[in-house]
Amino acid sequence: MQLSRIIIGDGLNIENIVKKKNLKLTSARRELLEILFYAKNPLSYEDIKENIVMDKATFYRNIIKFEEENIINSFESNDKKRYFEIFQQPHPHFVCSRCHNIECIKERLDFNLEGYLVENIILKGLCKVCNKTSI
Amino acid sequence: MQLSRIIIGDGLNIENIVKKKNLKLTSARRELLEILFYAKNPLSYEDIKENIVMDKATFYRNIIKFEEENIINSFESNDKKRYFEIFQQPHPHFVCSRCHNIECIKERLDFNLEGYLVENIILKGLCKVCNKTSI
DNA sequence: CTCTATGCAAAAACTTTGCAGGGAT
DNA sequence: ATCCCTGCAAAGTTTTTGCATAGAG
Repeated sequence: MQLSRIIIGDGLNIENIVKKKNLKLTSARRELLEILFYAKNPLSYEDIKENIVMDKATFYRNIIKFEEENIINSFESNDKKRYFEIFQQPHPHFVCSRCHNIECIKERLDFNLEGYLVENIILKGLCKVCNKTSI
Repeated sequence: MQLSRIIIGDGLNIENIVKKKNLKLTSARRELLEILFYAKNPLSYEDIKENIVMDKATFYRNIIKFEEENIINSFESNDKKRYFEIFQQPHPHFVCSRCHNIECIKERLDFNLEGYLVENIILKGLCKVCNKTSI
């Protein structure tokens, strides 16, 4: 799993984020957040495990806590795994039902749903590559 | 779980759909498809179990088969359960992270993603009710 | 009659919980 | 020093698999 930097504005860093939520900054949390910060696309537990040493209980407990605090965001792919990312400006994710790749979509989708608060958008179907090569 | 009829055009019925895919029409399959046909919103395994007698292995095997054949569609809610519905014209689903309700959205969302084939749209966030009563 | 689908039981995969010890503030 | 966090092990959930039998075409 290749990690590549994403740009988070507002001088946000791990210390700030964790402190703002009154959570203790442990090395497990730092590790987990670093991996998510530097990921280009959402990561599954398996992806993360490759780069991390913490116990799975700690992993899931932190995931739950971070989601409660809106530090991260999760959703399910078609491969039935949950994927995690740092909570950002809501943007669409494309999940391919054939190759199971997950892509963050840059193009802005415009729609207004009166009364709802949209926090995450998941599009399922065939990605560019699979769609082109589909029969 | 209240079931209410949805209108499927084109004279589609369970026999046609199953035959078109060269699947055998067993009573388990008829039961499962009937429940999904008459559901107003996507249903979880728990929802379906209430109204069905088949074994869970049969349930999941049929779900897998129906998904392969594009007879049904599934996605995950925030309560970590999978929800199933008859494959229809792609339309958005709103999944509420607070009350875990799932709603099919009628309003059409317009966007064009060049090259992709969008089969399902899932929006996560706060539904009208929870958004209104949120602090 | 043939081949697929089913039910049961067991296993696998994924996630959560209890508890005692460790670490951040 | 306090209280939150961690690891380990065990338990819960959800989904899949193996196998023998039943049933659709």
